[in-house]
Amino acid sequence: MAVREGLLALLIPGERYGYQLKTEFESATGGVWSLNVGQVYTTLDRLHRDGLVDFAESDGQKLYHITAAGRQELGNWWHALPSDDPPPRDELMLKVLMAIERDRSHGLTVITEQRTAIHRLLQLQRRRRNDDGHSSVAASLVHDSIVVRAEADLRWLDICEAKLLSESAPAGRVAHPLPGG
Amino acid sequence: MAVREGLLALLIPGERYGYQLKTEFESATGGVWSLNVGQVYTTLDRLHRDGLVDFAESDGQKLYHITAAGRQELGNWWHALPSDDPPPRDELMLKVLMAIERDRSHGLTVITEQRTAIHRLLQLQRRRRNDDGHSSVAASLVHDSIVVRAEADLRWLDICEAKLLSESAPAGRVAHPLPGG
DNA sequence: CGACACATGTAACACGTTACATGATTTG
DNA sequence: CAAATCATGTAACGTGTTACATGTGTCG
Repeated sequence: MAVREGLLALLIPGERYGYQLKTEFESATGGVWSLNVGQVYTTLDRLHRDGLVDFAESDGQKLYHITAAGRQELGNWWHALPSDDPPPRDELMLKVLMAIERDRSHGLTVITEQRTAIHRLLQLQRRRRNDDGHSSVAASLVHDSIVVRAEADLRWLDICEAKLLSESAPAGRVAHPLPGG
Repeated sequence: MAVREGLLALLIPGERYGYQLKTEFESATGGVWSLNVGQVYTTLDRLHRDGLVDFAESDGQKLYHITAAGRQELGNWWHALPSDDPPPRDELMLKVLMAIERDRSHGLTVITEQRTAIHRLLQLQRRRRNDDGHSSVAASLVHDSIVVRAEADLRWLDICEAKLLSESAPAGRVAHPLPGG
């Protein structure tokens, strides 16, 4: 549910060819989200099927435009408030949770590995930021998003590790792991 | 590519019925990721098709077990390092970028709305944390993940706003109110 | 008996993604 | 002319998700 609304949004300023949308989508996302042209057309088909876009055809070329229903839908999307029910399916989270489920030490291993990798990725991103002269606002924001997310992941991994370590009885004091603790 | 590997991971301790996997998946994820039973079976079919699991059938009941190839695959997944190429497709990001693309003021509107909503969500989560006695480690970690992610999103939205405001600032004398930017 | 958990599955559909095929027009 | 860009599409496949159908066993 992202490409869909993205294309819809790009039709707000005016009518466009499918091909144009690919280009504009990529430029709007700072050139980091490439889009296969084919996907644009299949997505436009689905949008048309759902009555969210329509087109005027001439000479085999189709000028797409957004419909009233499309504007409605797009508005809903834009103003839709994030919810945590159900919580978003996150891969890193599943990876760690499943590793813990297997056994605590494996959980710690995976946590350490991921943290190291994310840390490297962060440094790479920061170096890239210095090199880059800031091509576009979009590219810059995408960059920020990656960095902020990575930092959050690091923080979460730290929390995981701390909880795992505190849970696995500190020597001498705790006799048994607490159920439901 | 998440449920797939999740089920695979749950087969590490030993053989399981499909039905069991649903239960265990949900408990391993703190009871917040519900899984339709049907999905377990279709996913197991695909895993079997790919040679990652096999099963022994008796009386119409199938005991699944992970294969060598499955262990291999699972190991790859667990130790796979996150990459930013291509950067992950994030909905909030697209929402904001597309809003900005439409026009700056709409971008600011969406940013404000999202921030408010996420802020509320965060407070709700924190209240929930206090109420909850924390049933399981998994549930607790899921909770932390949601909180940390939400905080990251808030931070990113702040950055977006700042950049938008500084960008639309009077030409000629550009100030840089951004820390770390 | 009725409700519920255990156990298995199919059908249909959603979106995302890639590879491939076709042709017109522009440009070096 | 050749290559790149513009423009449109199809086919195939992947995962995720829901609704639905079926049957056994157990417990009150």
